[in-house]
Amino acid sequence: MAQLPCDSDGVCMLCKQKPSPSQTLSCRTCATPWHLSCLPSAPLSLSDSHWDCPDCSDTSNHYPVAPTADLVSAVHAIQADTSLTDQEKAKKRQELLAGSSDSSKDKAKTKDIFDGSLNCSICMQLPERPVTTPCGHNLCLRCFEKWVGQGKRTCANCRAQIPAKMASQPRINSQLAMAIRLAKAAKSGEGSSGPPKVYHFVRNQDRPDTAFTTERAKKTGKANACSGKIFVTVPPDHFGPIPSENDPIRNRGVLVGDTWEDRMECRQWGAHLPHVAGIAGQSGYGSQSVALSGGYEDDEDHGEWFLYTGSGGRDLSGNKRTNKLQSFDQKFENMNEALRVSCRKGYPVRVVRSHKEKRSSYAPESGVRYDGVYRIEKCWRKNGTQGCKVCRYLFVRCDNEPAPWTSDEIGDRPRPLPKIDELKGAVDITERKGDPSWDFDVSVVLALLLLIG
DNA sequence: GGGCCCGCAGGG
DNA sequence: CCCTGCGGGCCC
Repeated sequence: MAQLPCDSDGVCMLCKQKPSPSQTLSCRTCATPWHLSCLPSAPLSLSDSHWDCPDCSDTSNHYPVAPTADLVSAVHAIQADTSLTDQEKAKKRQELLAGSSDSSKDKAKTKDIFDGSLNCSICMQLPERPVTTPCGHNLCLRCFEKWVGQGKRTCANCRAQIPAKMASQPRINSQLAMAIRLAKAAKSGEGSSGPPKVYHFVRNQDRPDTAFTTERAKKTGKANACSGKIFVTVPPDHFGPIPSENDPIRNRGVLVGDTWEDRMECRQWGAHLPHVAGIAGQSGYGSQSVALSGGYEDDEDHGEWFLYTGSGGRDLSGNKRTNKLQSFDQKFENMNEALRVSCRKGYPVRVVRSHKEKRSSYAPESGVRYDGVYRIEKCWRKNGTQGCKVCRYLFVRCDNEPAPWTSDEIGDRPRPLPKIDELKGAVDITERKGDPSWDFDVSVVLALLLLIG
């Protein structure tokens, strides 16, 4: 018999009615509300705050992740063995976790629950109520419901099919929910401030709310302005959407479709920090965001996907310092390499479009607009219009918020990757991978937690 | 609308 | 420190 909780609107997924608060019971592990009278076995007392929902108390695993009972008891056994020194215990645990392969390379793969590998593929946060796809990627229950609500049936991370049954009846990965809850508790007990992690820009408080010009600027106006205060608390190297936790002023985060007057204002809300450059990123880490202004002839903007050109080797119209015709090949260096890292890793990249040189019908009427997150499916180098090689990127939209433009082609069906001729004659082709650091192994996580506790 | 200059921000 | 950069204002 099916056992289903209430959905994100509090409506029971079994009887389709919205129970009153007194008829609702929340799970202590995953915080999911359940309709009391639809529960097969009601708890003895309503005031019981230690109630685990059927998902969380069910020891059988619905998900294709490694079963953990054996491993956990094995770790227990090691810990309980009084004949072993702590060092020997540690060694045995390591052997156990490493399996038979004794590769020392695996040391670098030690999992941390906060390292991002378990984060929701859509909102990039550690899920409170994780749902795990058969391909091993995690999503918040809420994000997952929105995703499939738009008719999408492929994994937001790796595009593997989502089974119909999972789409219609998503179930919380109770073991992972437990692991995350325990890890959060352990972390907050450590005295560290714990999530949500906030970032304070240096000297940010001293800045005014709007852009300003300094004494030495010879002209007033935004062209030569210094940035005003950064309003959000996401660190500059934060990937993915800007959530409400990091928006202390409005407490709503940056939503798809948010539009600002200019690049400075866009920067102040954290969507894209550089106020001139088109790519935000670090070559050894990845790229957080890009700006599309329509200024590149080779770029093709189809809304849901677009082709982007790397930086360098181009004359910016009007900028004297850079308009000397550079006829050298672009390479995957600096920002171009940052984009390639994000491609390899499958990181989401925030995209803003501006109206300047409006060449695409997807550009906003005016100002700078946040259009959600995209992933870079492929990147390569090829001959550009000026004969030298340029870095090129294929971005495909991957956001659970609807796009800010209206179009029939959007969202309601999973689409294959666009067919493009671009790759003819291309070199250095890189494809997006489901990077191992984004997969997870619950058995290892649980074992680590056990060691913490 | 094109050209040009200005100067901030941030990666390396 | 150095250098660049898918802004933006203003002059012609």
